[in-house]
Amino acid sequence: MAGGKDKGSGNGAGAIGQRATLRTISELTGLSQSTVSLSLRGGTALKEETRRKVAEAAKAVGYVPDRAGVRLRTGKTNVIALVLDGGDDSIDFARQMIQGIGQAIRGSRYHLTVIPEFVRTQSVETVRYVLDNRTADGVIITHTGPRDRRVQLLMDANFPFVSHGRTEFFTQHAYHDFHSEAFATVAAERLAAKGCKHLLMLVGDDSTTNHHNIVTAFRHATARLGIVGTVQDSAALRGRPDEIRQLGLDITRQANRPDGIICDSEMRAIALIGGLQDGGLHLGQGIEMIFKQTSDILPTLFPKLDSIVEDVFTAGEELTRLLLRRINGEAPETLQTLFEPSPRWRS
Amino acid sequence: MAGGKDKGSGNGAGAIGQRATLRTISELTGLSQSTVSLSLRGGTALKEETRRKVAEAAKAVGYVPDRAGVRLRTGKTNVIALVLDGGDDSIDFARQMIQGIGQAIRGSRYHLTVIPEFVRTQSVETVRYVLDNRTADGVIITHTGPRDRRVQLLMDANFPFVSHGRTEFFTQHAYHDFHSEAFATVAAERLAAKGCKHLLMLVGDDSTTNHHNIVTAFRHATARLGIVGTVQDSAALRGRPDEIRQLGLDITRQANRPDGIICDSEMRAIALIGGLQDGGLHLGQGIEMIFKQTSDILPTLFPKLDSIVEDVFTAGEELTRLLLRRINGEAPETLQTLFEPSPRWRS
DNA sequence: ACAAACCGTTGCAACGTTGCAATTTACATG
DNA sequence: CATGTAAATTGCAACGTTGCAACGGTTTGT
Repeated sequence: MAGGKDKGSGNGAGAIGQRATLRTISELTGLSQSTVSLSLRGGTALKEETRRKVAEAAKAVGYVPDRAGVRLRTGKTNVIALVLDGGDDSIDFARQMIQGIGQAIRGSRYHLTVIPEFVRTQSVETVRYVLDNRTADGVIITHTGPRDRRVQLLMDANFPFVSHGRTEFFTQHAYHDFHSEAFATVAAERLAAKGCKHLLMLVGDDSTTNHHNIVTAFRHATARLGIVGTVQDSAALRGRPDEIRQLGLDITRQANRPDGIICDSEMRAIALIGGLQDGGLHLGQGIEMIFKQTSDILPTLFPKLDSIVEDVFTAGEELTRLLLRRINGEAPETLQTLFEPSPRWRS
Repeated sequence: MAGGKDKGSGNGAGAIGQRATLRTISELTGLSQSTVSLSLRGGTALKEETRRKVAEAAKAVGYVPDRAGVRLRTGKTNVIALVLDGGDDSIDFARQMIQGIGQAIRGSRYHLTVIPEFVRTQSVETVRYVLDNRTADGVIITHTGPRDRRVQLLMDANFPFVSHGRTEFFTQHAYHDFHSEAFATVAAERLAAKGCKHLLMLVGDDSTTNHHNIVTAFRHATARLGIVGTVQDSAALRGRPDEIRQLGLDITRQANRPDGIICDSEMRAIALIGGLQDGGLHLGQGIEMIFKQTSDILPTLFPKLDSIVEDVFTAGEELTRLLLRRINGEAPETLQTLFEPSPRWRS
């Protein structure tokens, strides 16, 4: 072992050596470990003086409850697990999500463990691992599919979780989701108001529930607005950026090409713009665009570009709040929220 | 509690109810818990038959060692902690880093917990928290400064850690770092070869060691090459992207402006390009650029743009490998590696 | 034949915590 | 002063694991 011993790090006083436990405080105050434990956790029936003595001693020795002890005794891990999707469609998704979660558990006893997925597929392995290993008290999953097998598994196990994204299951579960129907509708209306007659909706991952929602809403909106609506949803769009770039170039060469594009991912929007530019087509000059914004990157390059913001940080916060309440026993059906897209019209 | 009970999830056989422990296997096989424990961990002196019996029983009941038990007994958390910097200079940094770490601990008993920082400053609080709470067996920190207080604290506590970035401390510690001197040198040489006479180095966070290394190497390189080298390093560059965008615009208006730019961050490169374009200046037409690439975003928009790649995924892998060896007791000075930048010339 | 060495296995204690039943202490009442 | 009751505190067991000393049994050496 390298640094395995004598880590008497930052306890308030300069005490060295062994870590402070309940026993330490017990010996220091002359009270029993039970009393100390009780007092520290805000027990109900304790003398004011006892409380004070314990609190002082605890502070003096820099007592921090041992997670392993608590976990062994109570079964609570005080950990929430984030299953991190392997894709990178939404720019800066991982960082913002994690920061949001971090914000929500700040000051609490909870830790965050992240379990990376290596393939973009709602794989059940990772979640099963969490279940089998009692890794956490609750799980956050993202990129949820309509009949997501992870959700199924978690519901079957009656394990607390919250999904970023809705499902089509009859049984209710906690979720927080971007309101992609509203996104599609608002975007279509905006483009129509700008005079567009032929909209192209560029969507990616067809395994998610959002994919379905967004396409349906788009179809409704264009029909209602009386304009042409095309959905571009080939396998190519889930491929490497250069494929989408090629698509952008192809569009510029089409006979009756769309005059408005809606893009549900900033990454794809970038690739597409690259392709359009290759074909000599520039935004605002014969073609309009609205994209779902998750970072500042595209707006930095094209400040006049319309976007609709999905705030992933806030999503992370909200997901965590919901999960914590779920862990605390609240009913799933009371833990379902949507994030309303916030349009940023800049042109 | 919501789903706190009866999580007899995915154990191989269909056994329900309580989780399998050593006791379960002990009762099943008639052997003592000690023997079972020993056998499961590959004890030395055991009959072949005993081994087999234990292994079979363990598999049958889907035994997974309880982390809390192990941790309480041995003091090992089997967790590594990543202190996640709050900044987003390097696009996709967090995701790739985490994926890389995930790859390196795949199949091992290790988990990853992520501790988000909320301010871009080598704050000691987070690390102290890890120390006080025995959160992990080892820590990974990023964006290391020359006299990073976190490093100081970790060294003082003799706690296993590895830093993404070097320091100036005399005492040796484990690190993995991007070879930013090589980056600056290679980039300057490339631009000089392309005929540039006046280089601008655009650097951001002056609190990191890399900042210093990169500037020094740049100064040496330009001197050696006999060309003008300017370092742009104002407070504005650490501000919002629009400030850097403004800088880009300003450059186009300068009397004797640089004809070659080196940028140590993809995010800043994007903002700068935006500003240059605002001023009517396009890359390759009177101005060249090389940037440190950490994602596919900029190359997707400007495929002909030269870059030098920093592979953050690989860095995450390597950092973890080093940390694991450190935890295992290897000497810090044997755990220091550099990542050689890989140039991607495309013009 | 007896001691020594070995093999394979086991019981026990401890890690730090909490819930519960039981105990002690304090205080008011008859 | 005995008694009852409430308030305050405590001892004990258990959560699942592992290290260690010790066990009985067999083999080897002298």
